[in-house]
Amino acid sequence: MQRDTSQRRAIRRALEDAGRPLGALEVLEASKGEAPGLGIATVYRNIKALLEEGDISEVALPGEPPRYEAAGKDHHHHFRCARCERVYELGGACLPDLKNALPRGFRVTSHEVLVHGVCAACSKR
Amino acid sequence: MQRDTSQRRAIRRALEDAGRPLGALEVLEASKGEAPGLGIATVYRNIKALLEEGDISEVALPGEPPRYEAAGKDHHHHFRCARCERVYELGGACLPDLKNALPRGFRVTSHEVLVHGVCAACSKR
DNA sequence: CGTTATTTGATACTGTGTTATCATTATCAA
DNA sequence: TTGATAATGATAACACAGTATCAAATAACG
Repeated sequence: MQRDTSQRRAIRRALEDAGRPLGALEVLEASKGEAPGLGIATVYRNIKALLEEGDISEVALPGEPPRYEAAGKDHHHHFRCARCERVYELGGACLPDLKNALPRGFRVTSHEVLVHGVCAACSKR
Repeated sequence: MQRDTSQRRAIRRALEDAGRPLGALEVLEASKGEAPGLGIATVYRNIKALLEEGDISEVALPGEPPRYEAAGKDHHHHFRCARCERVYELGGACLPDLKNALPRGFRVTSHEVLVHGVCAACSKR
């Protein structure tokens, strides 16, 4: 990935401008205006390259394919709409400040916290 | 699923006794003592049935196959060990009380909050 | 411009987790 | 105990997301 192609520009731009994390198919859709005829393989290829270059980062969701967002943001969390399945970015607040950090009109039905680390048993080895 | 088989008993028991959410293969392993020769298909079948009956619930994780735990627990979160890949149950505390709620010897490297709900745009329809 | 090597798009393929199939085994009501 | 039928185990089939392949298109260098 060293050449500057219209497809690559469109994909990078789509991710930068979205304001929320996008899945591979969302990237495809969002990029088609600027790069008609864009194929899904190219989207995957460029997402991979952008990840390796550190320009975007992966937003992993339980039971769903990952979304991608511009890298370098401050600590923040996400909101997934159960209807449109879009994922939004929430401000930096952690629970239980989260209610206040919600955009107007967003309704919460549940939340999930997953903590990553090393357990006591594994720490001993 | 209406008959009381040794396999079904073993699977239910494994999930009840584990004290932490188990994946399908973990269930298989944990049940083999009580039900030798147990097949993975039977594990999946019974997990599905137990889910439908509401006896267990699914713990979805980003980028991983789901784990399963006894249903009816109070609100709580999970901890995934990066080394052994086991998932543990954490007490009911939400962030930022989470640090105090950690079992002794558990080390946190990161955490994730995912909020579920309906966004403003979808609420309007 | 022309050459060369990278990127693209279409699509075949892969890997992983789960489900379907089906002959065999086991449960359970009579 | 027996007979109907549900559950099991082995494994084939499936679904999905992502990757490899390869001919054609195109960027980048002179």
